[in-house]
Amino acid sequence: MNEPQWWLMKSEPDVYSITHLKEENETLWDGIRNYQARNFMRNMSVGDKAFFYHSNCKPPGIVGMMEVTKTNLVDPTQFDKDSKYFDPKSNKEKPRWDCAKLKYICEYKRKLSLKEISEKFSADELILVRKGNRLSIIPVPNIIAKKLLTYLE
DNA sequence: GCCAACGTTGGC
DNA sequence: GCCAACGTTGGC
Repeated sequence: MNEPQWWLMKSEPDVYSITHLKEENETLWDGIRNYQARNFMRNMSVGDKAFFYHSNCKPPGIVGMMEVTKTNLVDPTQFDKDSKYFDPKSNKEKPRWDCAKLKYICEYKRKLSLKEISEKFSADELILVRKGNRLSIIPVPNIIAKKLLTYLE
C-alpha cells in the first residue's frame, strides 16, 4: 500500500464551502476547466488526502481536510447546457473533462491563512505561495503536507 | 509552429 | 479596481 498523496484543492466559499461539504459528506469535484488541474486530478488515487482551501475570501486559507473516494468520473456539468461549466466542444463518446469524488474528513478549528502559509513556506516549497499561481488543484509533497498539519492540528 | 491579443484567476 | 501570471485562441 502506497502512502496516500496529498493535494490542495481550492474553492470559493460563496460557491462551495467546507460547510457545504460537511452537510453533504461527499461531493463530486466538478467544474474544473483547466487542463493542468484536470491532469493533476487524473493522478489522484482513492485514499489520497486533500486540504480544502477557501479562495477569494478574507482571509483565504486552508479550512479542512478531505479524502478521495472515487476517481476517473465523467464531469456531468460539461453536457449541461444550463451549467456555467457547459462545454460545447466536449462529447459523450470522448468527454473532455472528468473529476473525482471527495469525502469530508474534518474542519480545522482554526483557518491556516495564506498569509501564515507564506510566512512559513518558501515559494520553492509550495506552489500555492508562488506569485500568480492560479491552479485550483495542487499536489502537495508529503513532507510539506506534514509540515502544514503541524500548524493545523 | 510562432506569437500577439485576449480571457481568467485570485491576491491585494 | 489593479495587476501579475499564465492559458487559450486564431491569424499567418
